[in-house]
Amino acid sequence: MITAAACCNDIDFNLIKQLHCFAIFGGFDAYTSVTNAILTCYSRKGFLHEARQVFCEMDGRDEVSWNSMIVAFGQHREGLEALVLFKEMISMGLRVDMFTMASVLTAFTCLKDLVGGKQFHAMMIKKGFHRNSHVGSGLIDLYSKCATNGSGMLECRKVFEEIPAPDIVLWNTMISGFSQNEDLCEDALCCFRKMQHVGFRPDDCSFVCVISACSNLLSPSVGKQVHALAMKSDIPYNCVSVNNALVAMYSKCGNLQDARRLFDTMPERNTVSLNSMIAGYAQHGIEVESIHLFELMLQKDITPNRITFVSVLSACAHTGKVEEGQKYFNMMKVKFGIEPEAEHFSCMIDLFGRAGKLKEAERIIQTMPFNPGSIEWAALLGACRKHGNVELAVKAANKFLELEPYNASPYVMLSNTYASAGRWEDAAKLKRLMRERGVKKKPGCSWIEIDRKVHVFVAEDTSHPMIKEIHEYMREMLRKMKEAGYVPDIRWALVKDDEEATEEEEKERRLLHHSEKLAVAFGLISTEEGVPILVVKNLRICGDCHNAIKFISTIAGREITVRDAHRFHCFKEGQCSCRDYW
DNA sequence: GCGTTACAAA
Repeated sequence: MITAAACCNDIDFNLIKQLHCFAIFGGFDAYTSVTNAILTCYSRKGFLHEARQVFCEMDGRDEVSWNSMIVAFGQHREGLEALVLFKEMISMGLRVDMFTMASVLTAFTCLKDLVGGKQFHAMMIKKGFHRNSHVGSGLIDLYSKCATNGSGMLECRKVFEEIPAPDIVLWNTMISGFSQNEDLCEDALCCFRKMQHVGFRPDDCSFVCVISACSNLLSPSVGKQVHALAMKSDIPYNCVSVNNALVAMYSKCGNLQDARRLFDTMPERNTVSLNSMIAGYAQHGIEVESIHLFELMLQKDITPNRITFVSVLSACAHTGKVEEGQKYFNMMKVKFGIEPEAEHFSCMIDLFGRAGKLKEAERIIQTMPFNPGSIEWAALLGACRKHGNVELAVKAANKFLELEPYNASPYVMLSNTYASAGRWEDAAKLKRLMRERGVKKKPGCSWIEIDRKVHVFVAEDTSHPMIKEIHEYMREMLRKMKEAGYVPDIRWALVKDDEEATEEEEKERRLLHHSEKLAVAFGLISTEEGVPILVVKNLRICGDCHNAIKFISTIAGREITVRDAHRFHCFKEGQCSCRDYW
């Protein structure tokens, strides 16, 4: 009964407590297996403290008790505690099995300790444990989550191939690994198909992973097909995690209406369901609805978590609601006992920064209870760029650079701040520095799906078969745009770092060939009058394109949605849904 | 042993 309770989604703290008391009164706690189940039950529902208490008070601990406690620490992001327990287990001469190994791997993963994990991997190869599916999934999880240079999934493939009898969890771990890597989502889908090919029926976990991968595929329509597949499978229609993944997928694929419709018809909802919908509204620039849903959540006694507050605080930041943001920040600590983490502080910096209160934003960095990381400096730098505070921008960029010397963002952002202030030489100097240090910016590209075929564009792209028509359309469009009052903003023109000076006319021409403009133009040419189009870009949309597409939406009389790396921009009759906050 | 949700930055 207790094991069953551990698997149940709806069980709350009081019910576990009751079961626990029942076991004690009935004398069942003398059975180690019963107490082990209670321990796991507490841990799975998020009550680490109680789980630990059960473990400490147990008389006859067996190997399973130790393993369960190690897992509990790992799942609550207490990797060090897990490793301490493992060492104790060894020193006591207890038998270590595959389950122990897999649990210890979870600890390395949550500590992001790739070196320690690798050493452990080597030891398991010596003992031959690495051919076990349980251990294998721990290893794959480790490499997919901890490797920083993108080589992680290569290592995962090797681990996978060593395992003679992969089970469904191992397949799911591979799909999950691919899906967490933005650029490998196509591989996640491939893996999902392959697993069915060798005879596995995907379970709820497989669907959750593959659906989340669908948000990052080139074609936004695949998600719908996978949804249909899930409905035909034997996954229950009320499976919360699958439905949550679908809500997130629809909203990330630009289909907020379908996301909301699904959300409304869900028979069961939890914190994550609300988080997904709240984030969906925020990404589409409907922050008011995000905050409304959050208030509703509080009324309905659905407990918010740290992620809820990240979304809500950023929604406040985007709408300039400084006071409300502060109110929610305090509520998080006082009412819900959630300690603010780097993400929350970065939202607060953003909240003040966007509103032009740079002093307050800087004060947050100075008074934070831990050392600020790159995300806090990035938020401050973003605010400085927006409000043209060069001096503070230099400081923030330097701090950011110290922490992430190979990240292109601080260079680009500071360079843009200089350029906006008219300090062109400083901007150019920074670009040179970037080249000298071998820091590369990801090339921007945009794509659009037309009749289930994806068309990809990069800046200055001439490879598309219809490029002549596209250029012609854009030239004509430019004429009409200028008539309507559009002024090209050449600060956004791509300047190659080896060019000292570029003619204005040439800059204007380059602006016209930005990937997002090409994709929009192609979309307009290839679809019927009045049909809305959706363009996706891998980076953030450029400022000139943002302005230009407003004009295009009016002139062409179309609804044009651009999903950039960050959010949605829905252009309609000369306005963007982001209200220029981006 | 695997899973859903978020921020800032290109």
